[in-house]
This record gives sequence, C-alpha cells and structure tokens, in this order.
Amino acid sequence: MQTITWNQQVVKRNNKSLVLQTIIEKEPVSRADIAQITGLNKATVSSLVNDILEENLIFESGPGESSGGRRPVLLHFNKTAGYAIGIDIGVNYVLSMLTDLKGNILIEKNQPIKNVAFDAVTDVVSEMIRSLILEMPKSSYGAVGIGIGVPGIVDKQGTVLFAPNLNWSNISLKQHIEEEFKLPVLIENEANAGAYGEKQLGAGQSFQDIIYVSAGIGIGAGIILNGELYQGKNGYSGELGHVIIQANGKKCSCGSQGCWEVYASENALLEMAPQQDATLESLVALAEQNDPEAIALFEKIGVSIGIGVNNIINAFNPEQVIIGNRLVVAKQWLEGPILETIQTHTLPFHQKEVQLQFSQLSVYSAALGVSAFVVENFIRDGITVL
Amino acid sequence: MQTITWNQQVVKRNNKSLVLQTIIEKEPVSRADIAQITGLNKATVSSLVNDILEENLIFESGPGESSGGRRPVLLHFNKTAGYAIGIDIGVNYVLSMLTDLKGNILIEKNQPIKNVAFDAVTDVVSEMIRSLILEMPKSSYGAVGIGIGVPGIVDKQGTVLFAPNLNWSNISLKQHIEEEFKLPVLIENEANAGAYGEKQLGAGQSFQDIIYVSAGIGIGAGIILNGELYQGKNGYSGELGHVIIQANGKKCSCGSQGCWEVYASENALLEMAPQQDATLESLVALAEQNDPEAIALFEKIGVSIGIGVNNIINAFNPEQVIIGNRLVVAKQWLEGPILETIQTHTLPFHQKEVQLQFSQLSVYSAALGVSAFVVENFIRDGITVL
DNA sequence: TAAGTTTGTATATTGACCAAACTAAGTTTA
DNA sequence: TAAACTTAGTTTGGTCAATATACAAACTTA
Repeated sequence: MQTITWNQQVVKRNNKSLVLQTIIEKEPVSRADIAQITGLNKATVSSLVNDILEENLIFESGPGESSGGRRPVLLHFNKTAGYAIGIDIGVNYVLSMLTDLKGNILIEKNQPIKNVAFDAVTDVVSEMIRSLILEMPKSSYGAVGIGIGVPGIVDKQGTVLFAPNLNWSNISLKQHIEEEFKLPVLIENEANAGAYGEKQLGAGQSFQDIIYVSAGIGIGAGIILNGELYQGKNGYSGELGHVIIQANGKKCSCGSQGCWEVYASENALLEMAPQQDATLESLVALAEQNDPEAIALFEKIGVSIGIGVNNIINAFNPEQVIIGNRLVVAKQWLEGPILETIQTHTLPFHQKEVQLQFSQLSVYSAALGVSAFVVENFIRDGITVL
Repeated sequence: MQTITWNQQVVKRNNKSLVLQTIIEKEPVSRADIAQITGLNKATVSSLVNDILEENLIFESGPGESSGGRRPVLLHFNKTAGYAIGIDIGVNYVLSMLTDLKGNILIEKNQPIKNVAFDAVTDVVSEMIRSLILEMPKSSYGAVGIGIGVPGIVDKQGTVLFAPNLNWSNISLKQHIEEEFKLPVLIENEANAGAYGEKQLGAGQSFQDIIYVSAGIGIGAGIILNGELYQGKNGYSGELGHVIIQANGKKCSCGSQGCWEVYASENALLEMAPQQDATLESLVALAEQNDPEAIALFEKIGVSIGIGVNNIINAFNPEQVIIGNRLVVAKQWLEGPILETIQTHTLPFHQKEVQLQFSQLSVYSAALGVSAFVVENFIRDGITVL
C-alpha cells in the first residue's frame, strides 16, 4: 500500500502551489484577489506570496487601479526566472526550442536529418541543446530542464522501447542526455507531448477530457483525462493507431490486420495515391487546384479518420477531440468527411457537446508540450523543496 | 477554477480515512502496526483511532500475541455497523441484495420480470428494498444507502438517459427512489458497476488499471484508471460495444455499422445459431456434449471478442482485462480464441504482463459493485462529517 | 475635510501532528 | 526469580500553519 500521510508541510506546499497557479493564470492580480479566488485567508495569502517572492518566481509591479479604496499591489509571474528546452525528434527532422516559463518561444532551431541512427540523432540533439544554452539569456534559475518528444513507445523510466520509423529499440535516451547536461530530462511519446501542448497552450486549454490524435506517418494518440495525461500501466497507452477498424483487413506493419493507421495515416494516403512520387505536400497542392482525384483521396482518408474518432468518442466520452500533426495541412478537405462520419455513426448522447478541433500549435505541439511539462515539474519541485 | 484550499481539517480527515482504510484492509491490526504502516506518529494514530471508535466503525478485541513486550490491543472493522442495498436491474430480472460494509451478502432476492415499463420495474424495486430493510438486522447506522445498476446510459445526476433494452429514456431514477426511502441513492451503468465490483471484491483487487468488459445481450465496459472509475465528461464513457471493428460492416441497432457488439455479444451468438429458438444456455448445453457446430460458434464469438480486447489493450495499456456478464458461462470455449487473437494482433509491448481474466463474482458483479460504492460513499461522508 | 472603502499586515488563538517521556504489560536472561 | 529488556499505548509539551480580529495605509466620495 502506497500511503501518503498528511501534515502541515503538505498543507503549506499545496496552498503555495495554489497561490502560484492563481498568479500564473490570472496575472496581474493582487493579494486580495487571490484571497477571494482561493478562499484562503488574506493573512495566509500574504505570507505565502512573500515566500514565493523570495524564490523569485513572481514580482510586484506598481499599484493598480483603485476600486474605491487603497490601491492594490499587482503581482506578476516571473516568466523569465528560468527557461525550458523542448525538443521534438521527428522521422526526418529535429525541432528544438527554448521557451520561457509561460511557453513563449524565444529561440527555435529546425534541422533536417537523414541518418536516423541513435548516435547520429543524439549528436544533433546534443549540439542543439548546447547552442540553446549558450544563447539563453541570464536568469535566476537558468535552464530548468530538457524535454524530448519521440515518435515511439516510451516507458516511464524514459527508455525508448521501440521507435519503428527511427529503427530504435531499447534506448536509454533520458539517462544519456541527463549525464551529458546534468539537468532534469523527460522523455515522452510524441502524441502524448502534443496532447499536453495543446492542453496547456493550444486548442485544449478549457477542457479536461481530451483525446489528441496525432495523424502523421502513423497514428498515435495522447489521452488527457481529468486534466491529466493518462499513461497506462507502463506509460505506453494511446496506441490508437493500432485499434482494429477492419477485422481481417489490410496487413499492418505491426503484424496485425486492419489497424486504423493502415486506412487513415499519411502513409495510407500516399499508398492510395496514383502518382508514384506523391507526397503530402504535392497532394495538397493538387487539391488546392481543385484536382478531383486528390480531393477524393483526402475525403476517403477523412472518412477513415472519422471511423477512428467515432471509436474514441464512444469509448472515452471526451469533451474534445483534437486532430494534430502532419495531416492538419489538409484540414480543408478532411474536416467535412470526419464530421459527417461522426454524425452518422456515433451515439447521439456522446456526439452532443463533443468538440472536434484541429491542432492550434501546428508543428510546435509536441516540442511545446514537453517544454511545458518541464516547466510544470520545475515549479512543482521548486515549491516542494522549501 | 475549482480550487481546494488545504487546512488542518483536511489533513485530519485524510489521515483518519487512511487509518480506517488500513484497519479495513489489514484487520486485525494494532495501533502500533497502523503507525508503522502509515508513517503517522503513534500518538496521532491513537487519537484518530479513538475518534473512529466513538463512531462505532471499529471495535477492539482481546489482546493479541506478544512479540516480546506488552500485548497489542487488536482493532477490527465493524462491518455490521450498517448495511448497504445493491440492486442490479437486468433486462428480464431484478437482482437485489443486502450486504454488510465489507460486501458480504446477507440477503439475496432475485425476481424475473416480464414488463420492463418504468413503473412496473420500480414497483418491483421498491418492494424489494422495503422487504430488505424489514429483514435487516439492527445496527448503529441501519441502511446506509441504495445503489442501482442499470443496463443503459446514466448521467452523473443519476438520470437514465437511455436504456434501449428496457425501452427507457430520460428517467430520473435516483430522485424517484431517494424520495421514497429518504436514503442516499446512487445509479450506475451496469458495466461500470460490474467493473467496480470486480475491482473491490473480485478478480481486480490487486490492479489499478482495469477494463471490465460486460459481454451480455450487448457489450459495455467499465474503465478503471489509477484505481478509480473513469466516467467521461458526462458519465457515459465505456460504450465500447459501439466501437467499430468492421468499417461498413453489419448494421447495428444504434444506427451505426460494424460495431463490436454486432459480432461479439450474446445477441450476435444467437443470431448466428442455426436453431430458431437457441438460447445461450441451450448452446452451452450443446457444446458440453461436444457438438462441433455449437463449439465453432463460440469460437467465432471468441475471436470477435478478442478483436475488441486487442483494441482495448492497445488503446489503454491496462494491467488487466476482465470479461464479465452472461457470456462468462462459455469461458471454456471462448478463452482460447480470445487469447490467440490477442497473441496474433496486439502490440508485443502491450501484450506483455497484461492479465486476461474472467469475472470472479459471476452474476453478482454489478449488484456488489453498486453496494460497494454505497459503502465507500458512506464511509467517506461519515468521516467528513466528523 | 470627514466618512467610508479597500488593501495589506500584525497579533493572538486554534487545532493538527509530532517527539519524548511515561505507564503498562509482557518476555528474556542470568 | 528477579533484573533487564521489549513492545504497546497514553500523556505532555512543543511546533507550525491557518485563521479571526484589529489595525494601519492609501485611496474615493460627498
């Protein structure tokens, strides 16, 4: 039995976290506002705010507007008290960025890669991290951590168990990067990272139960339930791409048959295209010129995506389904068929009120997601330590 | 923002709950043991135990064995401090039971019903509750609540939105029963109730992430994540029976096509049977006499169940999948095909370590589940009130 | 200018857990 | 068989965080 005992330190830690979270979400805000919002006593808020001020995570600014009495001292989140590094390892690129503690991008680097071997990729990653740290502005806490999104199955220890498109298996990526930079490192599946990014900074900010569908070369999903990323027993939930939507259907690279991603991914699209050298971009270009064949192709993929989304809605009863990753560029032709498929298939009660949206952060979802994760850990641990 | 502030009362409530939970799980147990297990100070435990003693939820028994010093006073959970009523409304029966606070069945009543109209069913339910309360032994708290499992979609307010097999829609069942008996009432979907029953009292006791598949006339599922029932935004998650496993497949009563339950439920079985008047029981009887046709039929259903279970494992990465409800009687012929389907389809990493089991509580899963739910609420609220 | 309002701080109190001393009731050992 | 040791549980006094209350500071309004 994993038991947690409760004592005054826990109380203080949680209240402090609550106060800081309130400042982050509502800044600029006065002590009096915080007391009103949280229900904590004015004196308690005052004391906690002073603690956080000493930690440099917030700062005071000149007095705000009076509402008939003494003017309030406004509190702001010190979003440049430190910086987070977010990295998205794709199949043919590495995207890295430096963000402040609110997820604003300060520096962004994107490097195409051809050699996906582990050593080659980590060389690129390491070099990028080094240069980001060099270019980073001075701050109280410096780099607070490194987050990395990977297109594959990652366990809770940060080991990449299997990344078919990179040809990786059983790679202790977290340990490797941690040893080099002596900073907290966090590895996440690309879809989970994207889900978290959209939840914190993109389309999902006002929802608690979200399924993020990463529709790229394959299909993955990030599952956010009750506002938190659900990871499954071992951390590898969300392989929705390998849900069977056609029993005894087409062979899938995973060894199974009829998997969703065989019908609804970028790979599926390219395989169905009549042109030998079709790419997602070339098909989009054709569709933009009203090429009926290309449009029909996208619509077919849209229906297949819709089938899978139907399954998601019936299974999870989420508030929101977000479609992300590469296929978002074809939103224009996909959205209609997806919606129509849902309308004709999904249970009416489940359909009602569910939001279907496309990614708001486009190619940045995953990198911003891991970066936001890093920030969250930093803030939680910072507060814990005291 | 729904904020929770932390103070000493919260600390005490949680620690008290922790102590009581420890006693329930480990009884008989001494104060010293509890201090050791929970990490709380001996003095704190003593004080909390005395509080709980006053509430009559536990009692002391004669001293236990010495381990080289003073003999401990053993503490026991007072499982007869009150009783819970659990009811399972089926399509052609109402099963009701009185349980003690540990989920032991004291009285059990089962009544077949023909008329599924709301009024007729609630008359039966009310009559059963009345007689259970009359037969209930004397106790400190009496009947602590009523739980009802229903084969349909239930929202978080206890309204039965839609129960196709009962022909019910939009029925405020909770309100109705609450008004009659002035007791806390709780309504749950039958699959959710079954999942909770197996988790607390049956096959799932040592697991945290469990999917319970209720394979009966239709298919439903209860989803337990991180040890808690996941209900979705509106409380109607788990309609896994309407996940599409065959795009453009057979028509389903829900209006969609190719739903899992069209291929893997009791209804699917009976539809495929050559006999006009086949029932699940008659087919089991045939299979027991080694009738090859009947056995082949079950095996076919088994493969279809396996497809859906594959989808569950890939999507949720659970620790355990439990198959429950009526089809469990055919376990002997279903288990092989299900396992084989998983082995040939499910992602290897996800397959590893996942447990496939059949219900341990047989027909009692749902009724025991709601009853356990009632007990949990009683204990939590009792402790809250002080 | 005086009265009323709002913000934020200071002080004393409350109540929870905890450490340590203590009482109670055994076992072990010489 | 008595002294030494062990273990269980209670009592006492202390600490810490939140709170209620009073109050000072700063502003608005009539």
